[in-house]
This record gives sequence, structure tokens and C-alpha cells, in this order.
Amino acid sequence: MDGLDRIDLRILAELVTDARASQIELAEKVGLSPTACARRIRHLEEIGVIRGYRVDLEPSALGLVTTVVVTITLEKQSEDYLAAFEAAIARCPDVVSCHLMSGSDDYHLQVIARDIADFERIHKQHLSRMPGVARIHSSFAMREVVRRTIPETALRG
Amino acid sequence: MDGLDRIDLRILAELVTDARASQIELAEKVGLSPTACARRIRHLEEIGVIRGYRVDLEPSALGLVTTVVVTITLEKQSEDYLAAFEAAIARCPDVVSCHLMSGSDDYHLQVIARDIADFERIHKQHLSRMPGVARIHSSFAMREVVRRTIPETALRG
DNA sequence: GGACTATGCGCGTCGGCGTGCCCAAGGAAA
DNA sequence: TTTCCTTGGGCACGCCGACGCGCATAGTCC
Repeated sequence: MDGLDRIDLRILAELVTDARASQIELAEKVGLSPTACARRIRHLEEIGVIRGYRVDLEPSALGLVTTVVVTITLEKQSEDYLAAFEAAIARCPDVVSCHLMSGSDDYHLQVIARDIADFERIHKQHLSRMPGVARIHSSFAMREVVRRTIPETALRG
Repeated sequence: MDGLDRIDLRILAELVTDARASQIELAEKVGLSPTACARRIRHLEEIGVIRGYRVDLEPSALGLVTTVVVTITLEKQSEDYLAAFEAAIARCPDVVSCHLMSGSDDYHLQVIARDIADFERIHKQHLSRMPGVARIHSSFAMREVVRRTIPETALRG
């Protein structure tokens, strides 16, 4: 991975702040000419560091104020059980993150819903119908303290 | 919040896919004229639905392959304990999400590190020094199954 | 029927972006 | 040490396209 130098990281840091900055603005901020800057960006896109450019939406402004942390335990942790569950969970549109955890056969999910009633719907329609599930445990978030897309450490020269 | 109609949601869905699409491309996809489309986007920015535009980076391409779910319990849950902890955690650059959970005095965090050794550094330098912490429990993720910035449900007409 | 909101069209201006070429620095080999 | 080659940066040009404005219009609510 690490053909990235300080300038690349600075470019990425700027694009995290504002992905719509023109190459000219960008070039000024990182101390490069626009063409050199453009070349580096294209390179970062080609090697897959940059996956794309997305709008950053405010969930609460869309009525999504209920974050739930869900822990799911499977009945068995055989390959096919894992695969079946993961295929199913990937199709659940309310899930924003899902990780298979080590040290147990658990999955950790984050689900975002409109309210508690909406989460009940998600629970009934999706979570409780997942294949091979032994146990589901849900915890509601009262407040969001930190939200980031990537650790700041990653973009420090 | 809900002055948003189907067209607004379609615009947002397109911008989640590609925030660099020109207003002309965008307008075609949602079936509007460019000017009308631009007006709606500006409106969405003004009312705070759109927070900004960010590059989408691939953490693994930056060497960040270790996601850790951390649960932290405070000694006391008084106002000042919570405030002190939250101020401290917001300053920790490796934390990508932190929620105060209901039903207990726990915080749920997601931390992204380069590797296990890097997480040990984070643990020593930051987590174990947080004020008012009684207990820290860390679980390592083996695989990322789902990653989204916002539930797909939110943008369905 | 009047007012308001939102759309569509056409225009002009402005600025971005990409290309091609040249230059400087660093490394390797003779 | 000298020379060649490669890598990355800067400059200048020209084309193309986006953006924003103003106005006319349709649909809607009161």
C-alpha cells in the first residue's frame, strides 16, 4: 500500500473535508500545481485508495434518530451458516455496519431506524428472519458522541 | 424535516452513489431540468440535510485492517463524568464512532487501527487514560460484512 | 380568481479540465 | 565522476462544459 507520501495524505485529508474542491483550490492547499495534483488524484483512484465521492447526509435531518447496536449469535459457526447469514444481512437495507467478531461466533451490527417502532419493524421483518440465528441482543443508543468515516490518524503526514 | 418528496430522495440517492456527477447528469437521472435540480440541491444544503461532500476512502488500502469494537464502562454516570469522558473521547483520532448506550452507563466505540500492535498503542495512549473509566472490553473484528454511510431505506421513495 | 411555488428554457459568461511539452532531481551503470 | 534514464513537477494552451440568471408557464392552495 505505502507508496503514499505526505502530499498524497494531505490531498486525501482535503478531499475528506470537501470532495468538491476544484483541482486548483486543492493544488494551492497542498502546495502543488493543478496538473501534478490531478495526476496524483487519478493515481489514488486507480490504485483503489479512493473508492468514490459521496454526499454526507445528516441522518437526523432525514428522521433517522435511533441507532441500535445489535449482537447476533448463530446456532452453528460452520462455513455455510456464516455464508448464509452474511448473504442475508447484506440484503438488509437498514444495517449500516456488520462485523464478524473473533473470539466468539457473534456478529456486531449497527442499525439506524426512525424510531423505536421502526426498529421493531426491522427486527420483525429482517433480523428475526435471518437464517441460523440463535440469539439477538439489541442496545439502543441515547446519544452519538463521535462520527467519522475514517480515523484521523490515517491521514497524518 | 419532511418537506422531502420522492425527487429529493432520488437526488440524494444519486449523490450518495456519486457526489461528483454534474447537475446535468443528475437532472437527467431524476427527470428534472438542471436548474430545478440545482435549486433543490441548494435547498437541501441550506436546511442541513446535506452536510457536505467527502471522498470515500478504502481503509485497507491505507493499511487500516483492524477494526475493534470497544465497550467502556464509567465509574459513575453523573453529568460531569459523562461530559469529561465524551470530551476526551472526541479528541481520540482513532475512534470512528462512539455512542452512549441506554440501559447502562456504557459507551460503545468502533476503533480502526493498522494492526493489533497499533491497537495496543491506542489502548495505552488513549483509551486507558480516559477519565472516569472503570472497565474496558475490546473485541476484534475478523471480517467486515457490511459498510454503509446511511441506511438504504432512508432514500426510498 | 389571485398568489405562491416549482418547473422548464435559453442565454451568456466563466472557469475547469486535459493535453503536450519541457525541465529538474535522483538513481544506476559504465 | 560522468552520463543516461526514469520519475515527477510545472507551464501554457485550447476546448468544452457547467453554472447561474431571468423570464414565461403550469399546477395548487386558499
